[in-house]
Amino acid sequence: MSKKKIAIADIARELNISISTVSFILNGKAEEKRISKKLSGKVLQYVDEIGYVPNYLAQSLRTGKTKIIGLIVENIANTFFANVARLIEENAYKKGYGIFYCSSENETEKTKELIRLFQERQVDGFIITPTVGIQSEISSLLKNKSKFILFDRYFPELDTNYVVTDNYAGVGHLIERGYTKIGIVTLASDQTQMEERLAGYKKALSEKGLPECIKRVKYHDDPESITQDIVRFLKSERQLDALFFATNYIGVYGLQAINSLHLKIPVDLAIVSFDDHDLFRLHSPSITVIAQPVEVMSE
Amino acid sequence: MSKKKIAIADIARELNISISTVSFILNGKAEEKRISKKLSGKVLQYVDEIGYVPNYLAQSLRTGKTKIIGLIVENIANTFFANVARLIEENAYKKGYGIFYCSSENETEKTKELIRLFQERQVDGFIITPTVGIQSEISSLLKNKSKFILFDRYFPELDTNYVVTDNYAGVGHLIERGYTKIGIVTLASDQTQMEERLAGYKKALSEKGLPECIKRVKYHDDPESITQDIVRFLKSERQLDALFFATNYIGVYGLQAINSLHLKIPVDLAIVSFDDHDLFRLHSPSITVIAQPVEVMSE
DNA sequence: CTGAAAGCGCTTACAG
DNA sequence: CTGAAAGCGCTTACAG
Repeated sequence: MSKKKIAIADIARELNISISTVSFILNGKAEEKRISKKLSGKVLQYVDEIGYVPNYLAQSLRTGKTKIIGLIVENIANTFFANVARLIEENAYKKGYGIFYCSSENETEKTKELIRLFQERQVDGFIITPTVGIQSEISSLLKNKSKFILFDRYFPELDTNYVVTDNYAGVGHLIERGYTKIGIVTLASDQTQMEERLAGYKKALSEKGLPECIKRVKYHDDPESITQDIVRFLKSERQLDALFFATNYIGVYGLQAINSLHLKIPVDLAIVSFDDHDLFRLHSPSITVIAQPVEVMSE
Repeated sequence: MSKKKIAIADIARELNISISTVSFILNGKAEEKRISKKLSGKVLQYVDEIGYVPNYLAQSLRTGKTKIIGLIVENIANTFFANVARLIEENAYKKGYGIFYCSSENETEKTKELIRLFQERQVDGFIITPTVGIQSEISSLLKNKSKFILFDRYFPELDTNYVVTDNYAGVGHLIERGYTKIGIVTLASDQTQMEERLAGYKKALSEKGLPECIKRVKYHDDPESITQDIVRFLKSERQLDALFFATNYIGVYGLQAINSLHLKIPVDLAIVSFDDHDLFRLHSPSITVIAQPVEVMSE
């Protein structure tokens, strides 16, 4: 800034009053401190005139509140997380909070770094999409009495706040509709929510005595190979009459695979996917989405 | 935090050395300041032991650098902006910067507030998707010598850094392929990039003496009415053999409209859309995307 | 109604 | 090699 940063002290000197008085007026405590309307008005006007902008850093340092929330998502570019981010932002903004976001890439090391980074920045609270190995960091947050909520996944053995959806739903929908050869495409991962979705799948099928058919893809593979993977899977499992995708992006790849095989939804294959995606709405209502209640989740 | 916040002073006291020494060691200036390896090691170990986390607020206040970039996008939930956010984040992270994001909802008032908010927070730089009426704020940023770049749109008359794409491309593609009745669906908006896309459309057509056919939809309408709007447009303009969408989300609504009319792409109607979207890849290569070079744009 | 002053946690000349 | 001290810009008891 070229206009050398104006501080409260400058204003006080210029107007020949004390710093406290300026601070009180700026913080709307003029009345409480019985400062004259006249003085108050004068200060406010002057402040406006010179375009004074308070330094929030100093304020935060002094008060110990930053009004910042640290948000760690898996990947902000994922439609699901982007939507969540949007809603969290909206709520936070209304309450005067700002959001500091970071994508963990689902890497434990990076998540650890991010948590530490946020701590350095003195965020008032965390919203974390935990990775698998992050448990000890989470419990030390717990020990520190830091405010945070876990998101999308959680650790059953830790007594934390968390927001997740019913990962056991989904396959039931297909079974009710009379499908009997139901496959699942999921992530080769031991994240809690993935495990639960898979467990839900297995449980639902075994209750009805239906056969399992599981395909796992790798998160870090490139889109092309994941799609090809699914294509091969579908080719070798021609008997399937329904397919369950464990996340929206797997669903996207799955649709590409299905398209390239010229299969028709839901005639050749019925589809259910976790998480919403613009994409699915197009095929609606042929694709059933287990929309996570994003609005609720964001508090 | 329950472990009452440890400060450098506590460490110094505990170890019976001066604050400066601790600070120097922590900042890797031990060597430069010729502090013994032994002392240095001892401090580092102690710090690690008690889990000291530096207070970045204090540091920032003192040094005047926050290492934070304020990012104002139109809407973080939009695939295009989410992807941009992801890339910006990645680059920033590598350089030790954090991102503070906010969605402007394309509202000028909100954008103004956000700029001010970011100023209060002392961000080191801004990345702004400007709205139409924001020009005077931008020029005062310019006057203050604030670091910022405009994004996706810009003001031709202002001497700012900006990153945008060639908004004049697009229709050319359709003309080359021999389409002659080309419609456009754009936003009822005077944002520079929208105007340019429309101008590009008009220019390309007039050069070839082709007829224009323009449909404007409103940003703030709900999805359903926008889709219906496009449906009506398509019904009343049966002659069209190609359609150009000015943004990805308009494209999404457009596809829904086309689907509901049971038109086939590209037999009944060829499609070109600005900005990429997962959605379009599915119909690939029937839909041509003018992918904005997101990577480059994020620097 | 208003002012002088301490303190939030750090960095960094300056002086040994 | 190391320490005492000022200062970043604010808030807030405390004392008139």
